[in-house]
Amino acid sequence: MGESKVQMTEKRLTRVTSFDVAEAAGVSQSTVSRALAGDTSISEPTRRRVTEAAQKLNYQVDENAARLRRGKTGTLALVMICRPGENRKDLNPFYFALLGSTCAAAAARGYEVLVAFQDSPENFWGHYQERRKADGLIVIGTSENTAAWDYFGSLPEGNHWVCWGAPSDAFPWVRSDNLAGAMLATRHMLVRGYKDIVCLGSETSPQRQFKERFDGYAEAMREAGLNPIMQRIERGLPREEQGHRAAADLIASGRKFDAIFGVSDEIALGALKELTSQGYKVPQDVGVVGFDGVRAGAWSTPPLTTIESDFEVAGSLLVDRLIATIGGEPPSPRRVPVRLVVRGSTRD
Amino acid sequence: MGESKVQMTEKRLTRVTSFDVAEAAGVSQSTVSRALAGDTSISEPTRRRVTEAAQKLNYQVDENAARLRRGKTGTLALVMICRPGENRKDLNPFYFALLGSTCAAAAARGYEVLVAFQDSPENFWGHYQERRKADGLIVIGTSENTAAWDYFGSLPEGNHWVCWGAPSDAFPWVRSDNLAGAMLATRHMLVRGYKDIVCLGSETSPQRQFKERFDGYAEAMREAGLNPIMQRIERGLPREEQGHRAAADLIASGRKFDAIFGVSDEIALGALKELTSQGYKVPQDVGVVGFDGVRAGAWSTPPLTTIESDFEVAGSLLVDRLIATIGGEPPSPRRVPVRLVVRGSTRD
DNA sequence: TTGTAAGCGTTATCAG
DNA sequence: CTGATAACGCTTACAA
Repeated sequence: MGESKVQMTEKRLTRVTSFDVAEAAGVSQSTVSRALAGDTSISEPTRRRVTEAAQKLNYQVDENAARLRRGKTGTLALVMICRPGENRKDLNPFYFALLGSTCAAAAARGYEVLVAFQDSPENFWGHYQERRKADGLIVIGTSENTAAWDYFGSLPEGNHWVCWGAPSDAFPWVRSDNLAGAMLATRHMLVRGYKDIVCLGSETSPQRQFKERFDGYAEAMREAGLNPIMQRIERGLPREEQGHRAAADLIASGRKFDAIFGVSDEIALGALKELTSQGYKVPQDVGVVGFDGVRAGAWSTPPLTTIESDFEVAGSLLVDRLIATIGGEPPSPRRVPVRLVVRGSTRD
Repeated sequence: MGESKVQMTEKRLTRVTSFDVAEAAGVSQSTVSRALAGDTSISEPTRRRVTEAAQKLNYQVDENAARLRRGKTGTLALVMICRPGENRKDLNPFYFALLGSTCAAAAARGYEVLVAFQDSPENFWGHYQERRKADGLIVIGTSENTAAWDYFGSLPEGNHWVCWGAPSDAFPWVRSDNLAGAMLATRHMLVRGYKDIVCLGSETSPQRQFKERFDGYAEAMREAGLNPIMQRIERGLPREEQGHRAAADLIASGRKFDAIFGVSDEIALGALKELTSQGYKVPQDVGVVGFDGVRAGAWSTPPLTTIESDFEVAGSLLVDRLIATIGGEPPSPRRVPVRLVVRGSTRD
């Protein structure tokens, strides 16, 4: 026993284990485990002794050992899909905001979040569950990166996951209420007296959301007895550049218009810039509305009227859906509510 | 053995272990471990057999078991400090960009990243190492949250960490080359013919960086035989509001000025808005330069001339410094290089 | 209410 | 070059 004490002292330099706490508290190791885990079968006096000993020794459970034993990790993996070759810092701010809300929601439910940015086959990786690094996976990103979605869409059965931005309706998605949002935006412009409203977007983009937003716009237009008009964006460019060019094309086409609905804020901002530089007055001559509620929209001149998703609900829904799936429930898609944020790019 | 086969089949439903691979490849379990870990002592034919068996069985190592045995996690924890009560999604975009670059750098070095957003004593938590959840910790955030820095500054000895935004020089920090950046900004304004340049900032803010930026500005001013002037921001407000008010105060004071150097982009943007709304023409009447290079600056009217840190270097430095510390090197602070980004808020 | 003991699935040491 | 075998530190039946 003398020897064992020396060993212990040496050991403590490296790591305090539940055995050390047990010895200090005068109980067995399993009692320590139970007491600290909050097991109700432990008597209060014992628990107190254990807790105090643990505190004094500065003991913390080794999560690796605990997880190995439990077979669960208490961790969710979060993969952010970037455009191929894109610098991580240039990721669309909308996704960063969603990342923040998702981490917050996970933390509120007692989960850790393992984050990875991925953009191309060299770094696609989703075997978090097989490696016991996480209990499930959240994938967030632009639909444009089809290779990425192909990859995650074909992960082995038994992998729990949810996603935002999926190009396929077959995936377990959470997404904005795009239809309602687009209708909100369009009706707002109609109410403000704009008539010739053009949508800058695409029905063929893998970005599912864009199609839905166009549909909402179109529905609101028809409701008002007006014809929906789509000015298509060019595939593959940065969003603001798409907006830029689409606006330039629209102007060049000679078509009459007095308002623009951009299917994303960055597209709308690009269009706004083009309009202004060509001498159009916004919101007097032309109204502009975007979709997403990115921070930059508040800084443009005029600041951009937009549709904003409820980020908190979005993060919570992603996490809750995933946890439900882990718990065995079948996946079921969800919509996140949106609201109109009126700023200066539409007239009073 | 017949029985063992049945067991195996049943087991495979739950999890494939290295034993299963060993059996399939006709080698011992430890050989599987070595072969898959790239141990050089394994012969090529054996390795091939093992690799194939692993692939066929869809085997992946259980990282929890591996980590328990190794005593290392291959993971870095990243704590983002928010303002108390602030919604996670509203975190300064600069920090989100840094988060992205840091994750990229960690991935490039073979580390996973565990991300947490923290804002107040209820959720301060940094015992990642003690719990064997990570090998070290990166803390990123505003110096304003002094409670947070007090907390992380007093983590037990033996915890490896680095930080960005530390209010104390005693912490193991990485930060922008604020002095050089501010001099760059100020000289740029001087060259463009501005003379009465006022700095919007603070020398007393816990935000160490602000003091350094003021110093750089002051040095460049004196170099040119001019007097540095500080217009103080009010403590505790959102940055843009601080800029707003400081600009308003400056105007109200009647002091002559023809340029403003904001110690952060959001402060500069707030000032820009105020100036414009009061009828000043930027950049003709007044020049404005910020610091940070946030995305929103590109969307303001006029777009904001600014100083941008090299995000990639920043992320790499944070990760490299931390890994070095984990490896036993003493901490040593580092500066991240900056560059001038000329946009429209300073005249030609 | 508490103690004993059996794993969880690896990696690493030690033979051979 | 490969095979036994002992940890790693915890959780959880099973006993008492």
